[in-house]
Amino acid sequence: MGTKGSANRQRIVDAADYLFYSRGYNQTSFSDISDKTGIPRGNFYYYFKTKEDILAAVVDARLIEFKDMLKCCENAASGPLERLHALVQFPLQRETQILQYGCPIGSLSSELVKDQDTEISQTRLTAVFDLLKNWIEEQLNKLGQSARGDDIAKDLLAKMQGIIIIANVYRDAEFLRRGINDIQSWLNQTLSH
Amino acid sequence: MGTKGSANRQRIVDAADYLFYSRGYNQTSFSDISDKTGIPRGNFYYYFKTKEDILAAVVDARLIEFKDMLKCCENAASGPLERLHALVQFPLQRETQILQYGCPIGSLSSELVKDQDTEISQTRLTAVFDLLKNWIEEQLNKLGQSARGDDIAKDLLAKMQGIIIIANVYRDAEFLRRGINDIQSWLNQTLSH
DNA sequence: GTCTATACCTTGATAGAC
DNA sequence: GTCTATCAAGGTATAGAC
Repeated sequence: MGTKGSANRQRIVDAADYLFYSRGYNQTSFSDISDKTGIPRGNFYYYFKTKEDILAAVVDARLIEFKDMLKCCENAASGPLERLHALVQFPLQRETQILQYGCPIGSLSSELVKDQDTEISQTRLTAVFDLLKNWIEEQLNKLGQSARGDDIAKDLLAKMQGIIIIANVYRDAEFLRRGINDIQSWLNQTLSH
Repeated sequence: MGTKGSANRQRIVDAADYLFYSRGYNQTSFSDISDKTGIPRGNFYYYFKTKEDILAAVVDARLIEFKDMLKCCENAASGPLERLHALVQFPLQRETQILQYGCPIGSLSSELVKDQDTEISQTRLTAVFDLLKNWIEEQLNKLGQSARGDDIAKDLLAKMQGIIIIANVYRDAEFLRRGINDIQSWLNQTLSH
């Protein structure tokens, strides 16, 4: 490792990550990835055995991206409530992409539940949701909400997915901002005692 | 018309409707529809010019299904608030499918925004969302909420999409029921003055 | 490790017999 | 109106030269 090979592997994963997000997994062909990277189709099989292996690598990459995002939220704020607010505001930093392509895990998850052949990657995607859910629960615990932690965490995820879906359908940036604002009000209200 | 031909056409649309829902549009081939209906692949082109034409017919069919659902909500209750509650409760009647495949319009919409070649059908899908939104606004108007009607209607759609997504990801029937309950509480709270 | 050539299959779509 | 045979294109995957 540390060779040119692993660099090429990374370029494939990066290109696939972008293409799976913007076009969808099933609508992205090896030719598309080849065009974007300049790496010939046949060469992919030196790094991955199947297309689904590329998908698994992409999902792993997104898991890391979301971990970085959570780290970013932890650094941006000191208290648990502030960190939750930082998380909720995150889609605003990706506004353009969100309005065009939706949520990177939500939309991919919607696509893969319908696919009977990609069960492995489907469970990996649930892992990304679990990563978020556990982090949220962690913050809620610090706020003394350990009893309803699981429920509130799922509620929060549902609210974010919902406004992203509708903002995406109507390409409505104004609604996205207002929706996020409403979630923050709800957070404050729910966690005040 | 009234001939055997239109009956075959209907069988194609019905099968495609089910398959597009359970497998996704891009993952459903003519062979799949052929297998399900017993109608040979080549015969489809007597009824439809392209695959996207089948998609358009399916979206039209779902538009009718949703119109029927709204009619059902109107018949089930006399007042506007009760009718909104009837709408919110509707996913419970399709619980099994919702948990397996998600929302019939939400998931299809997520899939098609990523497709550059299906713009026509995409606008038709927005029409289904608009159908729901306008109906909701209609009920809100009768409740004297005409000013914030557009906002509240989008909020309601977002909340429903959100809980369906999360219930689908975690295959969590309990969360679906509780989420719908919470939406109803929110409705009562928002519309009481 | 890298790249080319290609096999093999499935796709959406067409032509034409009946 | 219905069906069969077939098309060209594009899909994933493989073999093997360099």
